[in-house]
Formats: sequence, structure tokens, C-alpha cells
Amino acid sequence: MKKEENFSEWYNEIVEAAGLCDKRYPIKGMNVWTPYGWKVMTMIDSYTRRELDATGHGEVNFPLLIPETEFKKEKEHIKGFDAEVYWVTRAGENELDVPLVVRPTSETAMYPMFSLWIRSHQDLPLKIYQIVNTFRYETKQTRAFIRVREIHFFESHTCHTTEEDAQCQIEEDIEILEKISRELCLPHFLLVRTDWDKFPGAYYTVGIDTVMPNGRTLQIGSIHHYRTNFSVPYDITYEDLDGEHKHAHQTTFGMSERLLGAVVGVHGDDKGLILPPPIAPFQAVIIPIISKKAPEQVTDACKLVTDILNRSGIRSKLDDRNERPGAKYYEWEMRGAPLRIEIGARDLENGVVSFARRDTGEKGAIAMDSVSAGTRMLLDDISATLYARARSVQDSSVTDISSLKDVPKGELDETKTDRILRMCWCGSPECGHKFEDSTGFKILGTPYGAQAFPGKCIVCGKESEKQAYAAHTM
RNA sequence: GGGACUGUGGGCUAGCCUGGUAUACUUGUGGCUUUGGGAGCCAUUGACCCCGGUUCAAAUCCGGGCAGUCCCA
Repeated sequence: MKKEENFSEWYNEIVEAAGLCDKRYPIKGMNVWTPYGWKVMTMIDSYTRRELDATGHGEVNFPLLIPETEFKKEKEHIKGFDAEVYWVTRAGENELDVPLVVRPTSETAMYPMFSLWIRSHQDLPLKIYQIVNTFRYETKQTRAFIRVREIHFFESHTCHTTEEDAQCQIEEDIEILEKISRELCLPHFLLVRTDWDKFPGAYYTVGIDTVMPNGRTLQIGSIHHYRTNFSVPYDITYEDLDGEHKHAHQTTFGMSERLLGAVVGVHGDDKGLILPPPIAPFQAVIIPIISKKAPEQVTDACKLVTDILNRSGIRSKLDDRNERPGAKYYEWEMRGAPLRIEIGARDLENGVVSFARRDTGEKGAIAMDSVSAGTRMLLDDISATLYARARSVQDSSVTDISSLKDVPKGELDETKTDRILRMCWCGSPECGHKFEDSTGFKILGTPYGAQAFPGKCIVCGKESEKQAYAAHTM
């Protein structure tokens, strides 16, 4: 399995071989989460919960179904989702009077309730989130975790008195994102989407994009500022200090199981998955090397070390199956366990345990009496290495261009890697569409909170200070 | 949005053109031996995507459905 040669094939094989999911469920785009994969996903969710709870968001759980009447209230939103929603039109033996939408996202489920919950400025800000599954009828090629029809995701929704308050929320969302993505060792771009690519109904959208090994970008989340685009049709108003009724300003922030897809793609190698220690179900896997001499001592030492590590907060697993050690090495490498610890008679004589790092393949020994401190240090270093490695791939995949002639076209080079283009753009839709149509690249947007970037628009040549990123997307 | 290809035990695969008895490897299960990088031997379970058509006879030919993979925009 060669990741660099054929990323698509590699990815498809690895997600099943590593035990993340089973793709044989007989509905397109709906896969089964198997125990190991679900464990990783719930680890990711636990960081989401931690950060959202810490910033005063309350966790809720809304119904899956939305009445058509509520769903249809915001026109842009409907236009964006109409083609990909599932409908419940029948129940038991009856046709329903009001058909029900299976949520593609929860704005239209939540906002009628927000309208009831919010009466006074004292009810604001309202900050809630939920971790649920949503459904979108994908007609294109689906792919495990990356393009699915049933999506596991979190969505946070907030309401504020003013646009400025809502803007502060965007800043907070970005801080939350930084903390979560750091745990996953995932570098990314924050790009304000073009007007024609923003979320249906949004005032503006910040896309969160990461770079996959084939040089294509993968959107792993988004943050939206709605202004009052939804609060008007959904009648979400509050009474201000002066007794006036005003519409709330809203934001949302969401990320999905694509985070896991990104982790697989960004960190994995030809031997399989490489999981960042914070989300690895087993951070250290202990493998006994049984020999004819002293088998009991080895077994006991393995149990002891596993116990010591677990008690010091390092998720550890003793693999004492009746298999050859080599077979276990291959399996845990495939599954991406960050650190392997081997203990045999030789190690016991020397008072150490042997280790092998999954990220670099480096092998060494840790003194038995400092095994948990030594393991902790290695795990931290693995995280740092994974992040640095991913960061350098991301940085080196960006090419600055100043003319349409510089746009790579047709055949990819021998590395089969796509490029991310950075250029000056005047910001007009005419130039944007012209660029996209003539190059086949998609404009991802302009850097969020970027410094001025003086230059000449790549299409019309007009002076501009806007920088744009463009890429092929997954 | 457009095009191409493919569905055979759990996995991978031969057979399909030219209709008749389904192949290999692997995995699983039971047993014995084994354990510092994918162990060996013996025994054993297990499959032609679904619906329809043609035919004495369909994995094979035809039509539709479902599912999967790839390419282009």
C-alpha cells in the first residue's frame, strides 16, 4: 500500500484495515463505525466537549426531524439544501400532512425554539452545541469519513445582541479550533469563503481547510456569521435596555468526522495509520516477548508496566494474545498505536523496557524505574513531530503565482501532488468565476484576518490588497 | 454535472468472450507444536449482488435495480 503513489486507494484500504469502519453496510455513504474507529471519534468528541463546555456553551440534543414548514422559512438556506435532504413523508399506514425533513444541519430545528427561549437582552448571549448525526443525500462518489450521507458532527449555535458580539464569538470559535486541532496535530488554513461558496444563508463563512497528501484540500469545518439572516425569518428577537425589540445576531461553528479522515490522510504512512497520542485509544501497546527462560517473569513485568502506565494516565494495552510478536507489531502499526513497548527476558536483565515509535520508527529503551515519565515524554515528542511534519507538508504545498500562465495545468508532476495557489485577487465575482472556469481550480477564499497584500489581480490586473488561495478540493 | 469500469466464501481472486462439474491464496474454527519483525503441520466451515428475460440449462448472454471503484468538469 503506497500512500504517495495512489492516495485514494491507500485511504480506502487503510480505513478498513486499521479497524476504523466497515464499509460493507448496504447503503451508499453510510458506513459502520467499528469499536476502534468509534473510540477514536469519541476521543475527538471529548476535546470538542471540553473546549465548548469551558467557553460556556451548553450541550443540547434536538430532534432529528424538522417539519417542512419550519425548514422552508429561510430562502437561501432552502436553495442550498433542497437537493440533498431526506424526507419522511409516510408513517405507519398514513401519508403525513406535513412532511418531515431529516436534518441536514440543525438551524431550522433550533431557531423556532430560540425564538421562544429568547425574550430579553438578559437571555443573551445564548450559546449551545450538540454532537449528533445529520443526513445529506450525496449523489457523488462517497468516501469513508470524508464524504458520507450520515454525518457525525458537532454544531455550536450562538445568539448575540449585536454584530460586534457575534464577531467576538467568531474569534472565540477560532481559539477553540486551535486547541482541538492541536490535539489532532492538524495544521490548517482559515479562509473567508467567496460569496458564491459561503454557507446558504450566511453573511460570511470562514472555511477551515487542511491539505491532504495528494495536494488537494479538505474542508474540515466551518464558522459562520449569520448577522440577522435567520433571526428575521425565525423571529428571534430580544427586548433591549431601552425597551425596543431587536433581532439577535447569530453564529455557528461546526466540524465533523472529516477530522478523523484528515488525521488518517495527513499522518498515515505505508504501514498504516499513525494516531496522534491525544486521540489514540491505546497510546502505548505492551508486547511480551516470551522465551523459554523466565516466561512468568516476563508476563508479570508486562502486567506491572501496563498497570503503572494506566495509573499514571497513559492509555495502555497489554497484547497477550497467543501470536508471534512480529504479527502483533504489524497489526498495531496498521492501527496507528503511537508507541510500542516490548518487554523480554533481555530487557528484564538490563532493568529496561524497549520501545519503538510509530511516527519515526526510532527504537530505544526506557529505564524500568522511570517508565511512565519516559513514556509521557516520548508521547509528547510524537505529537510535536507529527504536527511539525504536517505543517511542513502544508507550507511546502503552497505556490505563489502572479500570472494565469503560472497555473499548473493538465498532468501532475512525478510526485502526483496537486498545488495550492496563492495569488492576488481583486475580489470581484467576475474575476473569480473567470479564474475558476479557466483553470479548474476552486478559490477557497481570502485569509481570515489577513494583513494587506498589495499586488495586481491575477485576472484583471487591477491594483488590490486581497490575497486568495485556490486549490483542487477532495 | 458528464463519462468509464466492476460486483464470485469474511478478504483477495480464476472461470465469463465461446452457457452445462466454481479455482487458488488468505482468513475463520478445532487440535498439537511455537514466540526479539507477518510461524508450521493436520482437520474443517464458508460464495456466483438483487429482480426479470432468453434457454433443456445462466456466475457466464440481455434489460432494469442496488452497491462499489476510477476519470473528467
